[in-house]
Formats: sequence, structure tokens, C-alpha cells
Amino acid sequence: MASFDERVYAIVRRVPRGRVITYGAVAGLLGDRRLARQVGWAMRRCPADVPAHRVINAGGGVSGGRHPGDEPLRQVLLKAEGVRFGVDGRCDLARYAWKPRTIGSP
DNA sequence: GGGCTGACTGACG
DNA sequence: ACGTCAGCCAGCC
Repeated sequence: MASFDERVYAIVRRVPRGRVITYGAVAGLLGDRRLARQVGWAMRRCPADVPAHRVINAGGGVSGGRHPGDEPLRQVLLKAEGVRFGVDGRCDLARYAWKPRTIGSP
């Protein structure tokens, strides 16, 4: 049985480029939405094989790993993938939130 | 084995 | 609309 963080990595790895996912969403895929915190914690380890920059908070903004006086590195990476961020540092979750096995295409 | 931490979320003022 | 408070659980010391 894989550890919790290992499952988190598995899901985050499924997130395609140009798409984002929230901690709560990842936790929900794991079965418990309350585990959102632990998801963030798993990202903190930041394994190289996991695109942690695509994981953002429910507000559509990126958390952690940011340096003062500079925009969060993860946000910059997402911009490079095509995700548009507002001046408030938030992206449109309704548009970029990724869902497994889907569709997603209107 | 016990206790502390935390890249979150939802509710309240 | 934003700022603050409390709660939840897995991992690490």
C-alpha cells in the first residue's frame, strides 16, 4: 500500500500541461477532502518527478515556495504553460481546474 | 509511543 | 469584499 504522499504524486503527475488542480481536489480524488493539508505537505517535499507547480490552493493562487518581493515561482511556470493569472495572483479555476478522465472539453 | 508541525479549507466578523 | 479563527489528518522528531 502506497503512502499518502505517494498517491498524491500519482495524481499530480496525471495533471496535463496547461492545467491546474487544487489541494482539495487532489485530496478529494484520494477519498477525503480534509486531507488537503497533507497534500500540500507532500508537495513540500517537491519530488522532481512531480509537477508541484500545477497544484494550487482553492483560491486559485499558488502557495509556498515563494520568495519575498518576487512572484511565486510556480505561478511563473504555470504562465509558461498557458495559464493566465490575474493581477491578484489568481487564475480561473473554473477554466483551468483539471479533472481526471475527462472531458473537459466543452 | 506521544506530541508538534503544516505549500489547506470553510466559516465568521 | 477581505481578515481572522478553528479544525482536520498524515508524517517526522
